[in-house]
Amino acid sequence: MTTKTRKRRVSRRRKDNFFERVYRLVRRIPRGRVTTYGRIAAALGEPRAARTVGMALRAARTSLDRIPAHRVVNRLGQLTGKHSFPTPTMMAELLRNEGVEVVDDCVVDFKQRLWDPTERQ
DNA sequence: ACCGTGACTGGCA
DNA sequence: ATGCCAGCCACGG
Repeated sequence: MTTKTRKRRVSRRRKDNFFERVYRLVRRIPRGRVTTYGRIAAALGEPRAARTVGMALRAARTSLDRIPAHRVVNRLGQLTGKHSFPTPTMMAELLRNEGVEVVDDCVVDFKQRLWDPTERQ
């Protein structure tokens, strides 16, 4: 049957600030590692909210907290958020500065650098 | 409360 | 492999 039953959104019950949760998690990304929007969303219990994670990071520019936003890339390892930094090259430079190679706006050895937020630290 | 937006993603051509 | 498309969803106006 064509039930319109949808999975209820978990975090919706609480009036929690999703953006804040994103920031909290992003701050835990180890130096020299990267993770993806989708993984962050999934780790927060909202596997379909990857785009919202991106929104949060863009908005983070105004946040006074220091957030290693350069460690978040898309599922292909591409630096899709680079244009939200002060300069278009800063994201890549920040990554190289901590040992992450970036070629053509893409993280080299992406799978090795990938950090899963759900794995134990 | 409704509607457009976007640092996304998986699926399919 | 590479590109396009529709679904997704918290936020802000």
